[in-house]
Amino acid sequence: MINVVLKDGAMRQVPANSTGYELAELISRRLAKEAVATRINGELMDLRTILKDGDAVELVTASDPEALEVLRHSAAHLMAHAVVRLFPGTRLGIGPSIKDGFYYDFAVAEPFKPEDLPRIEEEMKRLAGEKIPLHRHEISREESLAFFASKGEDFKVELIRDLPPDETITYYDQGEFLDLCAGPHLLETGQIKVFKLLSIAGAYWRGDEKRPMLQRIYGTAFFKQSDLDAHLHRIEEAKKRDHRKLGRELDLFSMQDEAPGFPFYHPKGMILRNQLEEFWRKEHRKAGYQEIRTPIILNRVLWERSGHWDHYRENMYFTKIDELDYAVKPMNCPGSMLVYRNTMHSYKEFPLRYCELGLVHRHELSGALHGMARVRAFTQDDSHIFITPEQIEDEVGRVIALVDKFYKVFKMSYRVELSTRPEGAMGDIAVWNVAEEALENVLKHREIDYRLNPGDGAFYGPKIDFHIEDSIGRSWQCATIQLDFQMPEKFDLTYIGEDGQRHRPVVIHRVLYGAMERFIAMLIEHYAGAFPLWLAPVQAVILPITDRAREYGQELQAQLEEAGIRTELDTRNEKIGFKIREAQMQKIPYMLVIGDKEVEQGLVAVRTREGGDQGTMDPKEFFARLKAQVENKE
RNA sequence: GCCGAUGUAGCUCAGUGGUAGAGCAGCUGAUUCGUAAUCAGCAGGUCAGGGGUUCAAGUCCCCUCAUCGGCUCCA
Repeated sequence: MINVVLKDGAMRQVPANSTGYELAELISRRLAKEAVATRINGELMDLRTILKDGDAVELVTASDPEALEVLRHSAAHLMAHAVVRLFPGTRLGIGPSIKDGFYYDFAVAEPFKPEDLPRIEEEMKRLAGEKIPLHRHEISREESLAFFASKGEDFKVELIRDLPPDETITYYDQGEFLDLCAGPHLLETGQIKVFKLLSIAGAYWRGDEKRPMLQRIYGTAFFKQSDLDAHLHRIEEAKKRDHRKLGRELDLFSMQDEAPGFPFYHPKGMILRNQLEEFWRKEHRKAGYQEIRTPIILNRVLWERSGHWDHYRENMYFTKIDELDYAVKPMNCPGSMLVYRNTMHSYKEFPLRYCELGLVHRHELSGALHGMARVRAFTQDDSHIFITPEQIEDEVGRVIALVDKFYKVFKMSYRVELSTRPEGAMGDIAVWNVAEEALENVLKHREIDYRLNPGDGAFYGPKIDFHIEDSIGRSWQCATIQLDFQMPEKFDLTYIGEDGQRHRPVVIHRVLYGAMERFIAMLIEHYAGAFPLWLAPVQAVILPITDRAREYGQELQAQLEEAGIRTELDTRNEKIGFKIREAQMQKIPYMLVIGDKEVEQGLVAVRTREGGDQGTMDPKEFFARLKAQVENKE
């Protein structure tokens, strides 16, 4: 007999060589049925793993979030098993469990067709019905290489080669299907009951466009049918929030075949954008920024100097003026540098904060374009802050606080990443290390949770990125703070220090919204088109019930516009229910229904987007309420 | 850019080789109505663009363009 420690701290005696599953059986039949995996000394393992004396053992059941990962990982294997059966000669890539599901990458002679998915699902169901047990095996590096090489599984061979030398190599079998895998897995395929294959996509081997393209199948799996149904329902609901759909329905913007990736703002989209910009200007004045504007087209020589010519050329657009080469700016920084260099500067001016709503153009891959979220022309709410090296931490901290202030106004949550030196970066590695350390320090001192994103920095410096998720969980970089020692060097920027000598400033590049276009996309999805009053393109609509209320409606509209409320008057010859329905679908915050009673009494019947009929109110009182709400950005 | 899918009226979609359709939106008229769709009529199309096969192409083939999903989650 051996002793193991359970989750609640209790000691439990079990026969030697017991597995987690056997332990579960000892505790209760129900637990044995519900157990998915064991956590042994903190590590997630198979239920078949043999327990050792003194192990801390926790039985992981379906209610544990990690259980889903195990299930989905096993579901990926089940899918691969089915694919290999249906499409002999298929070679395997990788098949992990991911957020909301799983995928598996396959090298196949012919790409999968949508009709293949139901066939594969059928085969998976058949294999699940066979309740095939999964077994883990350890294998030596040589054996595993020889084995997978003999089967022509060159992707697996590459994976094994890349494993650290001391790594234990394991594979799993389920019937005739073998796969290199670290596990853990379920006991047998019959435990995979609720799953669905969702989509097919091409995916480069290891995400590298120079490597072969594999065929990826995405799917998802759950323990309960109701969970899968809920998940599919959520996906449907999320599609309704898609900014591309709402942008059209609410008439905010459009994309045209004549200008792929270059958005067209419609009047209502423009109101939204102008509100964001107005708020931005006000906050920037308060925070000590000075607004500038620099040209969109600048001479090639400038871009050679800034390093963009060498590091960013593929993403730039070019033109000729009087036989000279010019480039359309992909970034605002060089322009800002020229403004700085135009006059002498003293340390007393620092931090010197220029800000600019700068329209930039970047050639993005055609396949990467995505509504307003990834476009080829966008306005960055940019800023270039000139500081002394000593001011770095303090000023980066101020910018982080400003980012947070902005995102709180919209009640948007974000994830922070620290992106470090990319390949082919400009400048000295030692300088990079200093810059990366400085950013890391700020994050640590402010106790901000962040994820490291190695190699994803700008070519001139490391950055702190703020990511926002869209309606279907895709993550988009919005705000970013970048530290730059390179541009000041390239542009020979100086300031006069306390000692009367010339010194080199440090530059912080930063955006808060990121790009107006992308931020608007995120806002639309965040609010599902139902903007708070201060942003709503139409804030109130007056709905006369009959023509008799028309004149009163016009008076009201004049008064509302006078009070600064964006108002429409719907005088169409339609029934009130119809007008309300349309206003509701346009997600207009306030509807003012006026009929004979209101005209007579000089009142308005207020209906809100969220709360329905609110009863009648004095117009003055209503105006005050709206003004207060706009003021508070509620 | 690459892999796959899609492209028919402003929008959502039907139309599997034989005379281009529906609903909504639009326009016109009637209706003057109390909190999410009043009724009737009219108009609306180079079936993304180009080329080909065929007696005949929205439909089959090829090219181009655009859009959508994916190409980050490491056995």
